[in-house]
Amino acid sequence: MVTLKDVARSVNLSVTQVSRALNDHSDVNEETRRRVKDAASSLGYEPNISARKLVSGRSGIVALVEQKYPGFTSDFLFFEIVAGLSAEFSRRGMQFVLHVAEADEDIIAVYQKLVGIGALDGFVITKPMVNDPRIAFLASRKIPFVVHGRMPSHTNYPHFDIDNEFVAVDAVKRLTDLGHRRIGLINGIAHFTYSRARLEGYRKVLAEAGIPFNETLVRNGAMTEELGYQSALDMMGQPDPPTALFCSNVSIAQGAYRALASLGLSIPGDVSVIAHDDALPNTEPAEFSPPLSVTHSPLSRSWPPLAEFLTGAIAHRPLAEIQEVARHEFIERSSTAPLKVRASAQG
Amino acid sequence: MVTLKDVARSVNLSVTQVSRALNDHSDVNEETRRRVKDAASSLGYEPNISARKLVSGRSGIVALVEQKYPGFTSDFLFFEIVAGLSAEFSRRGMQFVLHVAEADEDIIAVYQKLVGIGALDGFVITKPMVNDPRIAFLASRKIPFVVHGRMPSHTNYPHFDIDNEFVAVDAVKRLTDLGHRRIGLINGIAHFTYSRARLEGYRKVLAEAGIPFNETLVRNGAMTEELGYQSALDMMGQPDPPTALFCSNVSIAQGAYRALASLGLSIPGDVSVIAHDDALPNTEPAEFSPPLSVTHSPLSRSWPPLAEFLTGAIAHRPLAEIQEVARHEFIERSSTAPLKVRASAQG
DNA sequence: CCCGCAATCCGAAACGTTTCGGAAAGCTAG
DNA sequence: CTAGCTTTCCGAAACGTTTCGGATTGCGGG
Repeated sequence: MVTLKDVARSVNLSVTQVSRALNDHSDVNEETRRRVKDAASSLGYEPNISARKLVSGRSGIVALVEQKYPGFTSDFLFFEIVAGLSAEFSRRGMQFVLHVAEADEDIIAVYQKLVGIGALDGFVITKPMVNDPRIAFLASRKIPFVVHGRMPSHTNYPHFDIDNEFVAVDAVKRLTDLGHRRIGLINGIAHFTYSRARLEGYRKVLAEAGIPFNETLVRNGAMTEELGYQSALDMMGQPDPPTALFCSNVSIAQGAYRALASLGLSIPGDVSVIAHDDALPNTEPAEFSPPLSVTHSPLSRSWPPLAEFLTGAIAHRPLAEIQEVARHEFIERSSTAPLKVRASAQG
Repeated sequence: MVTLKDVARSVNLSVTQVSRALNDHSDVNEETRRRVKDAASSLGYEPNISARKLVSGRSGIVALVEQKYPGFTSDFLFFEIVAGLSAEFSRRGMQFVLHVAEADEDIIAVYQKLVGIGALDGFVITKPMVNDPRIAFLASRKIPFVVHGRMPSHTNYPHFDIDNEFVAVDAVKRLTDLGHRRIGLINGIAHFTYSRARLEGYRKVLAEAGIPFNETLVRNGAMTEELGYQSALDMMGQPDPPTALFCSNVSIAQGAYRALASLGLSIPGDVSVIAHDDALPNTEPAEFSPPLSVTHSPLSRSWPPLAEFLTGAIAHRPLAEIQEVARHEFIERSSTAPLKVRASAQG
């Protein structure tokens, strides 16, 4: 391992001045700086992270803590997150650590331990919950972090999110505008903030349209094809089945399509469907039959700002510069149609 | 952050003795050790990794470097590796770092940089190639590493592998024993050691049975359903089509099944099929129709020994204790049958 | 000639840990 | 009583970096 001392010797300077030259401090002669940098790179010098961390408090290592859950090992979303974040932090010369916690561990204890070790500069928090203890813990300890999403209650921390409430408003409003009044919502697990926000948006549109909220038209669960299938099957068997569905996810929509097909119902003739599209690699709503209309917002756009914001938080950049709520886009295809007028009781 | 000094103060001992007590050195009174450990845990002391690494050279952090490749983001195998290793190292109180390198980076330069930074205790190398520069580099620099697989040429480094040559021998021999003489091999990308080893095994059985090697019966590629489909379709269209197939992977077999079905050929009536089964979560050979006979060796069994061997390598345990070649198991189902005697030229 | 200032540089301390070398105390054997 | 051993402890150095405080040089202005 080549150290600062080696570089210093090779250019006949003190360790101090070499350090200052390499870190672009002000009081070093421009020509000296070049000499030092040349020597450093020709010797293959890399600053020792441990030593730097010890004195400056910065290690250049950030972490994502993920707790195991059923299906963890085949979750494309999680995989997308890891690959995306890892690449973005690498690009910025930082190390990205993935720590997998067992399902039965107390997650706050895990953070506590990781923080105590003192090797980490910050954390990225994904899939925030409505009252997320991780956010509370890190905020109280003043440890830098960035959230992929945001809690509805307070948002005074770095985050990147999409406007999930507006996603739902946009989708559901299009359905009410087409005359639909019985609209099903197949949503993610209820405690996640995005599920909550979408439910809010859904209720808001219903209220504005004067449609009473009907809880039998709302389902929650892990966002899988299976959830979509079961939920749709189930709802369509109810006394007052929905004439339109908003699915929180393309996989859910896929399941709903399958359920409707198995019931002999046509899309959009009998039931209109809209989904939210995260643009994950394994699902392509344009190839559905009929092609699926979506609120579109690629998850892959999250990684650069998340990495940027976390490094910003570590550098104490002002909060305003390190939060963003991105817009989605509506892509109209062929899975929605005006409500068919027929002789049925109004829900 | 609570430091050794804090613990020392609380028990009225020197920092030295506290350190020795915590690390189970010999020259500390048994009762003192308990007092120290109690105090440490009640204060919530966690050793500072950076400081430890600086003086002892150990950080407790190991890394896997993965270079992006097409389909990287939806590769179940890679995901299985990351999840498995991460959990195993966590269990041992170590940090597991995933570093994603861009596709166009020089991989040795990446290792060089990571090593220079001096924060890593060792590496795990997956998917070794026939002459793997990563192994050569790490070995020459005497940096601890463990290989998931092994190079055929030399094996004097920690590794965990299955006997891929024998996997192929076992599978192919069963086919020749059933009378088959034209046997197709749909294999992984040629430069991986396991592909090479399986090819060796395949050729060995052929040689023993006096069957000349026919290169039109061997295909290589990324082990996907698509490869299986295309290769099988292609081979069956040849002048002397195979009467049996050995697929390096269950996904490949799935593709082969589809190809044979589309040609109106029956399994095992017209063509016998055997595959190697890594027991990945998304593929279940027992549910094929007909159920697929396999050489079976769950990939998930690799992670504990790999983690164990790498920590062993870091602790300078003797080589013999930190290498293993595991046995596979043959599971007979219904995808093979004796060669039908018919009027055809002998290949 | 002297003072003050700017531009460059450097020594030494500090971060938290491990470890080397030795010290103190108690005991046993001669 | 003393020499030597064992048990238990400690001071100080070391790891590689950053940074505080100050030192040196050269220059212009008075």
